Amino acid sequence: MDINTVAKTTGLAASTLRYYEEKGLIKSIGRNGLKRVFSEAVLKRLALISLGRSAGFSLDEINEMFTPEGPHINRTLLREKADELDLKIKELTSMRDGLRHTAACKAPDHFECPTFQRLLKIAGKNKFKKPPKLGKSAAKS
Amino acid sequence: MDINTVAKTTGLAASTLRYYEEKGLIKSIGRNGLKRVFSEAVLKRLALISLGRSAGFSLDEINEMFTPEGPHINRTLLREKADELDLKIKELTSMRDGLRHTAACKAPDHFECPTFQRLLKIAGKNKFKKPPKLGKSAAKS
DNA sequence: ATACAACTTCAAGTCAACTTGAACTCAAGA
DNA sequence: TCTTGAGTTCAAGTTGACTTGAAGTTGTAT
Repeated sequence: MDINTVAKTTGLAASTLRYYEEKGLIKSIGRNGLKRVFSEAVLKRLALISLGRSAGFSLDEINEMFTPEGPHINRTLLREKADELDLKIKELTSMRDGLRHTAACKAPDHFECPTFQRLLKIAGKNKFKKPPKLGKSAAKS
Repeated sequence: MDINTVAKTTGLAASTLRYYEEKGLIKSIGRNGLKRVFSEAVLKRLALISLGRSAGFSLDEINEMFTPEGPHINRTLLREKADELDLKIKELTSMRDGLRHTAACKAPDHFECPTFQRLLKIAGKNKFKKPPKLGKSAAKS
């Protein structure tokens, strides 16, 4: 497949694919003249990268996670990442509940509402960790 | 409270607080000479901002969500954000499961493992949305 | 009255993840 | 053969969220 086919099927910009290759996240299988040629396998790889990105991991982290250095994947790192996700899922869940409640609540000032207060309490707890940065991505959703 | 007290209790840098004020996310209650004076209420506000940030919202979005323009909060927007979070929670959950599985799985190549395949399938589905960018934050965790 | 630490402003710098632009190179079709 | 257009490289620009640095301004302690 050429780069444009990959771009179209994944929704990523060609420039992004070149950038990913430069970073070592994906590989082209060869060239046709100047033009990169990709195997179908790159689609799975990109799906994985997309999932990782949307889960809040940086490109470097994704590289660490899924590019086994030497003979085997770093399982400890994987487990740590899973634990991080667990925490994040909890945070997101309370945020979601808080939002839904706030949307429904009729209290004149949300800061007076006990449910909102609970949300804030939870918020206060998670001295929040530094997440990676996310850039634009081709998503029409 | 002065800015440094707020900084210490929240874990945020003073420069961040000034930046937030400049963006209209928080307000100081007055000045003592040049120095900003904050009320205790700012702590709750900052907790809320932290939660929002860690949930993946941009500062602008947080401003929209919690700074009612005129008389009342935009409930529709809040509900939309809640729905976004729901989706994200699902993604994170499958990512987490995938990671845990990958860490445990003994398959020679993860791309051959059916559980991993399932993860990739889910990954393939979510043409992922553009999330906001996140910067550094003072977190010692 | 003077010093000084702690704050201030404002402009510029940083970082990740891309995007954009200009100049270039082919492979293929008319 | 010559043009064309899709693809290429490389450098520089963009964005959001901050941080840093230089230079100025206090309230308070000496």
